[in-house]
Amino acid sequence: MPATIRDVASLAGVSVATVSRLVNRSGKVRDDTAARVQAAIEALGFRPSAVGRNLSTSQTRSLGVVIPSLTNPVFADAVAGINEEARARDYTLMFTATNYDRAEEQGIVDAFLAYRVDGLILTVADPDNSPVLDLLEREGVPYVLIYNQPNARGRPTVTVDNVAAGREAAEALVKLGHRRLGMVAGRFSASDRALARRDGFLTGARAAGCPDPLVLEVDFVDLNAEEALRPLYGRRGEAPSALFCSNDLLAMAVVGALGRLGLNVPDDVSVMGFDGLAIGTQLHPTLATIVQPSREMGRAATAQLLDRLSGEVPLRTVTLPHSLRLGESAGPAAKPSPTELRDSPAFENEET
Amino acid sequence: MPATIRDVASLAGVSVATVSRLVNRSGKVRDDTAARVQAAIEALGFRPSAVGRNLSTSQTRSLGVVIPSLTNPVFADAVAGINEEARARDYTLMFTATNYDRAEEQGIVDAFLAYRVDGLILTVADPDNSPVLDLLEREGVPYVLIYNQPNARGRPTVTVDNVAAGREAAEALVKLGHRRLGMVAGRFSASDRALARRDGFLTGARAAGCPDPLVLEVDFVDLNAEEALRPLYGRRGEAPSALFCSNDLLAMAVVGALGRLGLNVPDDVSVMGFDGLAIGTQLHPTLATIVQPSREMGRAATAQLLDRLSGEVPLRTVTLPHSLRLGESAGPAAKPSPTELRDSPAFENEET
DNA sequence: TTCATGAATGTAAACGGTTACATTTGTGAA
DNA sequence: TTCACAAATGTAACCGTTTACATTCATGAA
Repeated sequence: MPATIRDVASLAGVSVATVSRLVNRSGKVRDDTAARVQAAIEALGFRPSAVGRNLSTSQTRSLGVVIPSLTNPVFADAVAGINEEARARDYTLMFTATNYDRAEEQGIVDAFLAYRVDGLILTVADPDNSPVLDLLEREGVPYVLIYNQPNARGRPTVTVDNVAAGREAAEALVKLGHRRLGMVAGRFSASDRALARRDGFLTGARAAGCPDPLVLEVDFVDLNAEEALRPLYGRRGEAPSALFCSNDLLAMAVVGALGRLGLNVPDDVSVMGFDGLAIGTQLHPTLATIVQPSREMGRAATAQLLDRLSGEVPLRTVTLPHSLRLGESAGPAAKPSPTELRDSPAFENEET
Repeated sequence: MPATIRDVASLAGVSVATVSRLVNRSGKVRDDTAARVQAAIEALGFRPSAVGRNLSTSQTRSLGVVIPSLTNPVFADAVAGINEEARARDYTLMFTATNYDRAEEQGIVDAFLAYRVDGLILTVADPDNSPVLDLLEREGVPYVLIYNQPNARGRPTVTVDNVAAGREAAEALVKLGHRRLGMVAGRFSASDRALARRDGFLTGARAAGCPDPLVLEVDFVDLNAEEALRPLYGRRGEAPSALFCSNDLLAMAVVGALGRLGLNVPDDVSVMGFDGLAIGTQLHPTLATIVQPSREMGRAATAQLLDRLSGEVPLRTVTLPHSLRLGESAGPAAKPSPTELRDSPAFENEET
């Protein structure tokens, strides 16, 4: 239905080659011819078909983006960065979320490959054991991982040093006087980075001579933070005075849950997140967190991929700097143990 | 580089038509031939090119998605719904965010049209005056709006009744005893729905005999809620005891800012948001809000569009039900006027 | 055995661009 | 004017599918 290059050519009384040359500035065409062709293009509302072009050039100027979920703004931020960079270089994005489902991962990548995307940017469940990535290698389709951990196979990744960051989180909390640390994390099976953050956190705690932090693995997708924390803060004794959470969304939920349990953040319990979501700076208390440059990671991954596509630059793993944002949700350890809060009304129903 | 249908055909000793028939189940092929072809397909790792197919069938089984921003989870939720529905029906998504920029809007849609997407789902700045939508009409490319307001031109839209919802927000606050209402909103020029919510809110307030609510228009993208609210709550007198915010992200920021200004939510000021973001239920206090079914809106828009693409079902405007979630951030109006808080330490620097 | 018939398969022309190569046109020098 | 050469334009093959139509094959009836 839409006008084709042949329609334009015949209306302008030239050959398709001339039209193509004008449209793509890929050759010289005399001014008067150009004007005639231009007029024809406008008269017909000609819009060159990317499909035809893709077929003949065997590249699509499109990228596939595969992330676990859009519900976590941290991925949305990265996609925003990818989008910016891609747009700036005139690439189009094919997009999908896998909901942390490996089968979906596979299906999606198959679809993207059928569409002949020029490259992919993805976050997978486990880069060291990923059929999807193996497939991409076999097919020779370039890709860059984001958020995933630097991995055994040397797969190109844009990330932050999650282990170091986890360690720094522990150090920061220790510095505030905390000794009984804890961590709340989503399922490690779905997130190699949460695992790395935990490792770093444990290392940091041990190095500081703290008792091994308690690690609470919770269902992130369908979360009831209050239920998860109640056993911890319901009983007298050794509950952590500071909690490190594997991401900001979780941290926000933990702050909320502690509040509902009658505990004050940070006076009774300190909470530190991971991601650096913008909203964290707006909350009260503001959220202490490890900031990773999500948007920038998206940008960097895309830039690298596009460079690779237009030169033969090899893809590499890049570690971007993270930083500690010491928000109000992390404060000095209380002198009196938080366990004395045991009698607060929030716990009157504890035995039910 | 990848194997083509001809490669498969010649390896299997059949014609391309036979391969095509097998791959698409579009005709009969004898069992033994099928087996031979199947073997060839696997041997070569043949993956039919969507590009070739698109060209010959002149449809792409892809949809374009254009939203203002991914940074606001409400859009991310809708995209999640779109993604689910599209995947289920084997469509692929091309995606981009416009950052509320009309020029971007135009550029994006041009690109999507070049790729010959079969249809579009979008949220635009102003549906009544949108060159982009005019273009789509001219080109005869089907589209469905989401979040946008039902509009003069009868453009198909999936949305909620923002006016009614705004009115209900006012009524709910009045019912809690509030009379001095206020609203905090993002730029109305970028959001027809914020405008509708305001209209409903004002109507509701008037109907209840309240003085006209104060409406504060703030820069949502680059927000400093504390600065925006300080003049209101810094001075003695008629500050609203309840604030309705045009979206949840804003509401969360407002709750935080009020806290930093030394005011308690909801004891001193009630806050109600709009969207029903999941995280709102985790916060402390939980966020009172008008819930719109974002994911479902995405699903519904996509379902409608795909139905239209495979039948000749006309596109229509659908209004999905919203609901009031009365979270803890909205509470009964305090008996003593909040203005007595004037002397709290939070305001000691007021004159600086 | 011969035929009619339907099933299975093959042929070749689209689809809408790009581009190597061929051809025509225009220019300035001899 | 003629010629050499560059500039401008044209021709047609090709990219990887689908599909209308043609052809071949197998089968059972006459």
